[in-house]
Amino acid sequence: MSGPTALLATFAEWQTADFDISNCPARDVLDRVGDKWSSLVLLTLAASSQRFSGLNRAVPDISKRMLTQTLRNLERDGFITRHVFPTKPPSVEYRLAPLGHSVVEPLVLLVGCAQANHAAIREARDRFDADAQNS
Amino acid sequence: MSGPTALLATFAEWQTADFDISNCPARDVLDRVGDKWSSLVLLTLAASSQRFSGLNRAVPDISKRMLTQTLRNLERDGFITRHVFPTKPPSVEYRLAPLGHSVVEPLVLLVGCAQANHAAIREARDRFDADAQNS
DNA sequence: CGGTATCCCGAGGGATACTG
DNA sequence: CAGTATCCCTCGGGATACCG
Repeated sequence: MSGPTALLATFAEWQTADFDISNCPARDVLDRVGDKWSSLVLLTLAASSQRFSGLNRAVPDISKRMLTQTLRNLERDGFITRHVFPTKPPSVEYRLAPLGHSVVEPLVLLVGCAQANHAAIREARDRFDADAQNS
Repeated sequence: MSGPTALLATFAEWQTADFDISNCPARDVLDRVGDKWSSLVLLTLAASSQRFSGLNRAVPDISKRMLTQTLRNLERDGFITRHVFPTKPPSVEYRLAPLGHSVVEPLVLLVGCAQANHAAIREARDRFDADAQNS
């Protein structure tokens, strides 16, 4: 009953009359999933809790600036929690919150789908680009 | 076997050595899901095939420019197909391709998750912002 | 009807340097 | 170690006008 059919009905609701897109529930999650680093960080933390520098190593090519910003956003939305240990030098551990776990589940499926269809997508893309050339 | 555990192992692979992020399978899908309109268009087409103007009405506030661009990208990646009928005036129908269906499934789950946790996320956000105020 | 072409702005995000 | 601060530049995407 919370299957595709029910959701598509709900989705149809978003198109009725004057729906406020800025308050669209999907955007809250999609905006996080969509930005360049959030999903990578989320999946990394799903594997195991990590410290700032650990994440920095685990997610290749992310800058400290973007890692901080990504972590703040995820923390703000309640997806992860931040734990400071008063050691010297200080260490901070990030963990997936319950809310984070619930979004990681479908995210894992999505990435799994990406894996499975990677080759097909690349082929489709090459075919499309080749056809575009002959015009 | 294609569950979370297996995927997390695969994910760990992305972090070994010199992984080429520009060829990351996840990006192909995540980039489409992430942009402002693709997921909305995909979900609309999952409900039923539609013509250009139909989509323009179904997805509120999207401009013709962005709708065209979104459709082209989705077509390029093989998520949707484009069918031109030589009527007068011309009519074009867009349909979800098999590849599109496979990505819509996890997408539906993700949006369902967004729906379910919408309130919780908003609360977490308000709490975070309130705490930030007292500093 | 189903698009293109052009202009333009603000946000996302990289590079680098500094700090408690 | 775990961040901030600053600079700067690309590019997503809105507005508008035109076209077959």
